[in-house]
Amino acid sequence: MSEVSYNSRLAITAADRVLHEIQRAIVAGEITPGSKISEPELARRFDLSRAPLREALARLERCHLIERLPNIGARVVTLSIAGLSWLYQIREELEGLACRLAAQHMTDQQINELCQLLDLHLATQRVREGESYYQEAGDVDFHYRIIQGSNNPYLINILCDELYYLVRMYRVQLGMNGPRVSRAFDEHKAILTAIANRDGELADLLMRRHIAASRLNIEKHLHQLGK
Amino acid sequence: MSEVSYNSRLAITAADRVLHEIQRAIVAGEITPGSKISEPELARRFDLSRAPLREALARLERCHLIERLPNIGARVVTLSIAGLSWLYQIREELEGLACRLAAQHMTDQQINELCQLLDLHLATQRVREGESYYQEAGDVDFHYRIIQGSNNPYLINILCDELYYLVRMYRVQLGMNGPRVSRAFDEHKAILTAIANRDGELADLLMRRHIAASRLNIEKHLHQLGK
DNA sequence: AAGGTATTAATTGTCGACAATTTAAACTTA
DNA sequence: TAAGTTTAAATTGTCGACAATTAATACCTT
Repeated sequence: MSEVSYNSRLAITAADRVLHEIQRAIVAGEITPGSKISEPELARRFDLSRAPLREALARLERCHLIERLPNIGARVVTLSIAGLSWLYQIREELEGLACRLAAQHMTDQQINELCQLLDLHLATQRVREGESYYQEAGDVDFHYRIIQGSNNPYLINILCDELYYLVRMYRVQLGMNGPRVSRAFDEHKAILTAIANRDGELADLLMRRHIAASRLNIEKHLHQLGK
Repeated sequence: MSEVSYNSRLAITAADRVLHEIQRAIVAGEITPGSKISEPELARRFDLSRAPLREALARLERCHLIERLPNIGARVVTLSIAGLSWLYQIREELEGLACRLAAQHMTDQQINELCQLLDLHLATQRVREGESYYQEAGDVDFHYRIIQGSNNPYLINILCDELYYLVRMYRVQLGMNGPRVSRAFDEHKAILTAIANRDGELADLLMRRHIAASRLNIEKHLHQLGK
């Protein structure tokens, strides 16, 4: 009989399902930034009790998508230039570190697979010029892989579990696309090349620049949106 | 009638109390690393229901003091050289960043207050040579202040709320004291001087070295403890 | 007696209801 | 009418009980 992989025995609970659903809705902007989260309302909407809902809210707070105050309740976070800046300051440091570690720990096979993924992104991107979603997902995928390659569980947790939903929220709600798409691809390629050459220092530097450029790009959008 | 300060209206809930109590017990080693957390047992022990207890467990997971698996339960984390290394890799990056930001954002008054705190540490330390607790608390205090001075909420959250309990757990359970106490003081002084001179780059460098030295110190203890 | 299976016990996940607190509304008073 | 106070409604925090899942025990088979 087929042997089920050991770690895949992570049971999916009701709290998980509602978490992912609300998470998606907040990132997509379907639940307005700054709006209040009503536990009874959400419980009705997802047809479950408040217990698993509160578990989900605890995790939403953990990834900075909502803010909770005792006896008062939860609100969806609001986006701001300051918030974006704070977020990207940390990304620069930690993803730079991730690059150094990835250059140290990623296997040749993992690097090759990521290289193929990049080529796939290029193909997809050429076909659908200016389409934002794929670039978005692709970019996230690239950063995800590097971070996973760092082999540092705390680093992975902070970046992938706690900060990345907020990063995506900024990019999705500001409708990021435009001419930076192709340049981002080149930057990804350069970073990966440095990692393939086991040059962690260079990969670190390039990643910091890449993130800084990405931040400036989003800040530009934020400014020209007036707010 | 006297006006209560606005932000101090944060209600203390039952979940908060039990959280702090368990947090302290884990950091102090009163609850053995690797041991299983029994919800019914803890609920009886603290004389409350499982609802606030589970809220507390969610937050304990957030600061990496326990690990939870769905439908299985929670275990207290185990300490390891690898875990310490992972933790300090992140501290080096983020507290270095905190120094750069603190040099930018801390007011002269805040810097002066921290300077006085350091002198207080020196006095206390001279009186109680080799006493670890005060140095421990003092060191934590120093790092706390720098981090708070960074003015970056995400940075503050990651370091002070999510990672520092684990840092303290390593130091407490390994009984850190010994000759590094006085050298750590000098390093603190140098870092603060750099910040006072608004030399963020130097403060960054010195902080990274300080943390690296601290890590090596703890690793030495871990090794000579055989495990 | 060893290995595997079925049964039992214990633990976690979820539910509905109540208590404590906060927010909104109604009311009073100047 | 505006401000402050009192009352009512709604929301969050907590509780005890049940369902679903996991861990432990007893049982059977070879």
